[in-house]
Amino acid sequence: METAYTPGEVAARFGLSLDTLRYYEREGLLTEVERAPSGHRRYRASDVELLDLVRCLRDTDMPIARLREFAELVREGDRTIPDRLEILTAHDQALTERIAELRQRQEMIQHKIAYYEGVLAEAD
Amino acid sequence: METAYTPGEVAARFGLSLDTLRYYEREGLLTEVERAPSGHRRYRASDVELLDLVRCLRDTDMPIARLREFAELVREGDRTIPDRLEILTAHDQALTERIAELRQRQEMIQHKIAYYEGVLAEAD
DNA sequence: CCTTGACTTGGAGTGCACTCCAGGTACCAA
DNA sequence: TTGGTACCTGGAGTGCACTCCAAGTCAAGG
Repeated sequence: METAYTPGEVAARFGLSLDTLRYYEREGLLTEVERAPSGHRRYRASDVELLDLVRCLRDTDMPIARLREFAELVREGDRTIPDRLEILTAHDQALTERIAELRQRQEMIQHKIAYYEGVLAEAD
Repeated sequence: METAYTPGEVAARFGLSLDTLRYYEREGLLTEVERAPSGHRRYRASDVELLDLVRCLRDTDMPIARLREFAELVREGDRTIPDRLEILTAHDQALTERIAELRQRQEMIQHKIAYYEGVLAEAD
């Protein structure tokens, strides 16, 4: 008897809507979710764990299509771990670059802020 | 006789398409761009300068609607500098938070990478 | 004069990631 | 028995930021 979570519980835990949760499943981002006799979804620990990673990757702007690829590899079993590693390391790299870009742009914005502050200070 | 730039030059300089350039103008992200007698746009230094900031803000995910607000303030003249400052500092703050979030998520991803590498190392 | 290439316009189309909806089912509490 | 709540389905709709298109204009070169 494994612990299982209702859609409402899972949605609340990850700050997702039920629609988004179902959308992710439709798009193949989760492995097939089990059902209660009523037909209602029952998320198991492994579903929650995968969803946790999926959310993490989405929150860092990995596109749905790429996430689907990743989830397919998960479904294919442990022999796909090298492929999954490749996806994750590529994403890690992209993330490093994105963060560097944001920091650089932020500097320019802070320059502009300092400039405007200078203009205001001068005008008093 | 101020130096002016053709649409092609400006697009190339910022890595934008001509369509995007026109789209930005339509959306009010640029102040009215002058025309040559032929009807072709001639971007002046001040246009390029504003576009530089606009791109910087777009590249850091400021929505078009907010950029339009900002550009409207620019059009209204120097008395709106305090309002512009408010937009920029709010964005700067949001950016700091976004970068922190990305770094945090990246750590989780790196954890997962290390885990997968461990699995592979074990399996030899 | 004719072609080429860079540009013009208004408007339609695209891709992504949701988000909403109508109509129906399951189960619990009063 | 009647609410109420949580969930189900297939499919349509939304918002954003472009992106593309057809048909036309303009200036320069051969």
